[in-house]
This record gives sequence, C-alpha cells and structure tokens, in this order.
Amino acid sequence: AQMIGTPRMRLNEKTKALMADKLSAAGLRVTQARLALAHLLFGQGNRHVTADALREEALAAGLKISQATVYNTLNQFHSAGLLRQVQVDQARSYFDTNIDAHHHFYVEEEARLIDIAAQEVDVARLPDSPKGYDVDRVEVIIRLDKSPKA
Amino acid sequence: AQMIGTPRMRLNEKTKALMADKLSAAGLRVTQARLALAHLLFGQGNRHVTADALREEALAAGLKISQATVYNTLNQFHSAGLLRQVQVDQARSYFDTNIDAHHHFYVEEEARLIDIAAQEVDVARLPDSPKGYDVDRVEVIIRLDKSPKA
DNA sequence: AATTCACTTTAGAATCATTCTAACCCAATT
DNA sequence: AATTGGGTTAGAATGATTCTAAAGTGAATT
Repeated sequence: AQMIGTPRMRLNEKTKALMADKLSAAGLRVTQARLALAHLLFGQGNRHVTADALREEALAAGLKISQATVYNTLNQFHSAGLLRQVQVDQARSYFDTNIDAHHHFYVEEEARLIDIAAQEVDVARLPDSPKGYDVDRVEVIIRLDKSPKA
Repeated sequence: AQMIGTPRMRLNEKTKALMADKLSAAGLRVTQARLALAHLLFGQGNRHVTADALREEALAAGLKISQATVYNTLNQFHSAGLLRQVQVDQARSYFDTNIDAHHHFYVEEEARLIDIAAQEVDVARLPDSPKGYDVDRVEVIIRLDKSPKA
C-alpha cells in the first residue's frame, strides 16, 4: 500500500490536496482556477498581492487564467474569509493572506506592505463607538518614508 | 472711516479674506476657484469630502466650476498641507480638513468618516521601523458596523 | 488702463482598476 | 452519459481620477 507522504506523492500534490481542503472548508467548490490561485497565494508564507500582480504571476507560471477570474477569485476568497483586503493606496487594493489580527507598515514610495504582528502594537485605549455601532476591527497603519541619506 | 468688523463687512467677506490669507500662507495664488472651494471646505467645522461630493456642493451653491478644477484644487490643497487624504474605501478617496494628528472611525455601510481626537487613542507601543525607513505617520482606523437590532 | 507672462481653469479625451454581461464550460448529481 | 447550476471568459461597461491643449485670469509692468 502507498503510504501518505512517500516520494510517490510530490510536494506539489500535497499542497494541492491541502488547498482543496481549504477551499471546501470555506464552502467554495474546488475548481482548477481556484486551486491554482490558492496554490500561488497560500503555498508559501504570508503575502500581499494586488489583482494585477497575481495575474502576472499566474501567467508567468504558465496558467491560462483571465483577469476577470483573478478578480472574481480574490473577491470570493475575501468573502469566504480566506483573504483580507487592505486599503492603503488610492490606486489599487491589496489582498493579504494573513487573516489574523495584525497591522501594517506601508512604504508608499515602493507600494510595499509589511506585516506587523498584533502583539507588536499596544493600543491601550480606544474611544467608545458611536451609539448604534460596533467595532468591526481596528487597523493600525504606520506609513513610512525612506530615511534621508546621512 | 470704515472700521474693521462693522456691519458693512459681511461675514462672507470676512471668511473670504481669511481664506485668501490661508491660500497665500500656503504659497498658492488666490484665484476665484480656490477661494470658493476653500470657503466651502474651511468655512465651517472640519469636514471629510470626496471630490464628487464637493463638486455637487459647489454646483448647488451656484458656482460654475469644472470637475477637473475640483480635482486639481483638492490635490493642490493636499500638496500644500491644507488637506489630508484619507484612504479607507477602495472606490474613492476622502479629503479631511483636519490636518492635526488624529484618527478615524469608518462606517463602510454609510461611507462615513468620523474623527477621533489624537488623545482619545493611546498607542502605547509601536515596533521599530525597518532599517532605512522613518515613520511618516501612524493612522488608526476603527471600522464600525451597525449594531444588530436588539 | 493696456500688456505681458506665468499660472489656472476647462471640456473632453484618456487611463486604469474594477465590475458586468452573456456565452460558453465544467463539477457534481442523476 | 445527460442534466444542472455554478464557474470562467472575452470584451464591454463603469467610475474615479488624470491628462491635454486651448482659452482665461491674476499680478506685475508699461
């Protein structure tokens, strides 16, 4: 009998199986496009991607996938709670594979987001929410500039 | 002789004079369009406006002003440090007349921003910035949902 | 008051991210 | 294998914002 994890099952296949589980668990049908994008998004560490960057990455990986599907998929993953949307730049939105509570550095000059673990920031006091409203989430964004050359 | 502040000088005129000073101080030429928009923006308490909302307000006030000028002016005011740009919604950007350090509530369902005074939030601890970068500013955004009906 | 020149304003076109449409395709079920 | 209901797609549509290049205006000068 073929054991789980033996050389016969390539890493890629294992990841695919994990991704299929992830999609099912999120209530999404397992399709080729979703599997492939999930593989790119969740196959490695946490990432911040724009729709266009993901599209290019997919094409570079030899996938045949339309821009509409990239958008659809990112939105579906977001609705399903697999991605978080980060709004720091007026031009485009970022999707973050890290869905745990955390914060961000943003370097505008480089259009680059950097995660900050929740425990690295201590928000000691917050105002009461206006009557009739509840806190959905608290975002801390630290905008960075390149240091002037000394 | 006509004294400053007598009934002969209408409130509107006084505001206009203040706005002219504000523009000059910011290094901007005093033009009709800028005066009129400054009057709408800074004539009352602090506000959060979108380009389109400001355009409509201008038209409603009987001003003849193009959308391009509204955009140009908002961007110039922003560059000159008279406005701050707030990025909370993927669809449009907001301009905030409050340029002091402060934070925001954002009600996505209503596309509404609410100021939070700086002293209402206590950010007790922040991570070190990555090497080569300096903190430009720290933004705290508290996203709100309508409370479910009890 | 007229002239000049640089800066402003403008209408409309252009751009760019994102969404929509309507047709085709595929995953699950019978 | 046929059916069905979502999934995917190319291309059009949308909507905010920017660009263009032509006409207008403020400030300084004659």
